[in-house]
Amino acid sequence: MSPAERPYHHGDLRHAAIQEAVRAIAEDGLGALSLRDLARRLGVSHAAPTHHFGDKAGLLTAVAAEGYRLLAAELRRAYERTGDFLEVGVAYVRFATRHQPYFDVMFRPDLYHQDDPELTEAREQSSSMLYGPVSKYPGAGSERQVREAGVAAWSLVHGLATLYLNGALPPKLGKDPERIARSVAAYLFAGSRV
Amino acid sequence: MSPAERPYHHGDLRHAAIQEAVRAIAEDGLGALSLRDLARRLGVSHAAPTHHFGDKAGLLTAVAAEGYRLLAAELRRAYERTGDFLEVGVAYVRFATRHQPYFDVMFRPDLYHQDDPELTEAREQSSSMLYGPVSKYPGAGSERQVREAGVAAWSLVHGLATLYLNGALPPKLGKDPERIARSVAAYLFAGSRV
DNA sequence: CGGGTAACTTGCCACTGTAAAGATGGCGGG
DNA sequence: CCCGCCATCTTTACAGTGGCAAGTTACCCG
Repeated sequence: MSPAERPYHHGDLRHAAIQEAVRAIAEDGLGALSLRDLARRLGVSHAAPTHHFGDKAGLLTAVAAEGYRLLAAELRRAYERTGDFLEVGVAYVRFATRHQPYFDVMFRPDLYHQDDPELTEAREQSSSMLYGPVSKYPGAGSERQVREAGVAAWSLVHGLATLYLNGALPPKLGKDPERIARSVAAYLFAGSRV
Repeated sequence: MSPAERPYHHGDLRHAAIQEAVRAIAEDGLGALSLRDLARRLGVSHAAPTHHFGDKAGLLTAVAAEGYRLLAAELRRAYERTGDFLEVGVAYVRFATRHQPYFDVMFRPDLYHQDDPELTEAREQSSSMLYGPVSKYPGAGSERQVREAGVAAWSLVHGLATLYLNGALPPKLGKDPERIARSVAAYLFAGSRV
């Protein structure tokens, strides 16, 4: 749509801005994201996004919330399809690598409004999908053990994902994040697995 | 030293800048770090730091390199003192939480010059301290197994550290990162440990 | 002691995020 | 039917940022 035929009212700027922000981050990285550049991409004035999100942090809050919703959905799907706890971890790594823009924003809490209700609700959805399956694990013990085991699992896949994205893993591991996740995650609870 | 009596040549601006940058990050976060504010803190002109580091990225490169050197030293000390592989992991988490400014910079490679020779050398020191102890572990198998087990261990402690720093862990775990690390890391290789 | 050079300063530019005030146009009540 | 309201978007302005270029200072070495 050329500037000439662009209507005064965009129609759905909020959603378009979130989508375009994700695309921009995917192209140039989170650090290079600029509200003004985003507005240029969208063909609106530089203050238009601010009107919808209040803040740059407000925009990133919306991106993070959307990210947590997507993550929760993917984790749920993985668990329901396989019933396997390990596959939830693999799905976590897959999400991080396939949706890096979301993942980057989600774990940079200094960049968004952590107390936003929409965000906290989405984050809790994700959390429950991470801890839930652990408690149903056959050898699950006390509440405290379940919690610690869940943190161990989450830490492992989260660390693996971030190290992968940072290019900090040994090259010999290959480049397929899902395969790496499956191999590496097997070392968790090794011995206690059947 | 008041501006009046401050000499034209600072004397050791490079080291002072790195130190002050770390302090500034500790106070206001990495995102709020500004070269100009840093210069103000140091009582020099806004372009003085640039002269030594070329770039904002150059400054952060120096910070990251220093961070990797510190990390390598702490990991080495932990291993030499205890001989325990798990204690190296605990030392990793301790470093991340006690030297958060360094840790933050180190794992934000988009912010610095990754090809800097001083940096890569320091990073390799850290890497060898992480992978080395694993290969000496009693039950160590093939080269590939050692590599994957090392990545699993590194991922777990790295993920734990970043999640802790992000405030993403369940509050019931408590607030002592070292204690948490010891409890959680025990789930790695569980069963294969003596 | 004099010149060369590293260290630092000053001034400038393009860019950013945010705030305030003005312009536009869709939409519901009269 | 149309008129005023108001959300949406634009325009303008401002303080702050990083980076560059040109000028200034003072140390060091021959």
